[in-house]
Amino acid sequence: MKIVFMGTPDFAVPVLEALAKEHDVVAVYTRAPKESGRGKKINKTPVHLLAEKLGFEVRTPRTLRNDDELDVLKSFHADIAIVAAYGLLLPQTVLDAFPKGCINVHASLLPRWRGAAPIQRAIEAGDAQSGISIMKMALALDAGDVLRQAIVPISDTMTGGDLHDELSVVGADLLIQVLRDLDTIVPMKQDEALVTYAEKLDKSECLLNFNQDAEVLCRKIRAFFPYPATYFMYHGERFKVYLASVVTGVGEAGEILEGCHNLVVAVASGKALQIEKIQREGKQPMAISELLKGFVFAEGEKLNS
RNA sequence: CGCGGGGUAGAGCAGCCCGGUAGCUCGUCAGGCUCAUAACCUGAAGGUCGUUGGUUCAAAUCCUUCCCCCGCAA
Repeated sequence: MKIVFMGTPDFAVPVLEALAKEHDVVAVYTRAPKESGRGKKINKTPVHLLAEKLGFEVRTPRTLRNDDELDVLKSFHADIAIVAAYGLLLPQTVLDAFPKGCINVHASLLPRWRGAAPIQRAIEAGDAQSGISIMKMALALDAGDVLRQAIVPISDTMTGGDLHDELSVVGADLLIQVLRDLDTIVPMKQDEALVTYAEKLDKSECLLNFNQDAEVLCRKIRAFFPYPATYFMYHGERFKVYLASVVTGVGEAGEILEGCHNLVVAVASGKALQIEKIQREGKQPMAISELLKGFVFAEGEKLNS
């Protein structure tokens, strides 16, 4: 099949790779390169870099809502468009521009977790499973009919990064199957009663709130690893928290109960958080035991104060 | 030229501002002690203080070149 691919971040990379092996990718759409990273250099998106490596034509329009851009899109005469975390909304004119429509690879078991951050929200919420949904795109966000799904269980130790990587591979696989069986699959409507939305991850959520329940905090820490990463403040310095477990311990929320051999912080209702992996500003991530060989948190002081 | 932190023994850190014998915790090795230990005691090995050049009687420390790592912001 002749395919136009639209995607932007790392999640979309395995999908494009898989498509490139089996199909004729006639164009790749991705977000425009922008200033990012240290030094504010202009950086291309992961999909952009892969597409160039594979020799595909790359387009980075700011919007698809104009006639010129639509004409260009149509000029590729693709059978279908595949969208994976593109980052731009597709207007109806684009959805109608391909004989076989537009198909989206979404990292959740729809209708649960429509939206921008389904992977992290699933772990944060304590879901027992996540997965991939391949769907026909509709105008409303992630609301199209589902073609096929694959379930991925969420283990107790799985981080957002783990699940992301697994899902992107599963998504690529499932997509290839769907394209193979496209003409025989019966689309299924989503049950609107079960819809939930995965809100975009916001920096303001990343500061750990020790008034919260220990289990909730632990899940958030796991979900947000490695990005955007939760943190606490201590003596004006930011410490990213990558892994923690629940222990017993009584104290005011945020109080450091142990800071010498272990780092244990009191949270709500007689529970405490034992921090296990951490990253200090300017340093590599490390096990808390490593950091504490040369650094001490003052017991009795409160974090985030 | 977006802002900032860092590179000192195998690991994690202090020392740098205010130049003057390179230190702490852990690990390793050897020995001791103990019913026992993530216990304790004694001893040892292990560093051209990231790199280049300079200032100085003297540089981890001050100035300089380059390399590498990371946080913020986007």
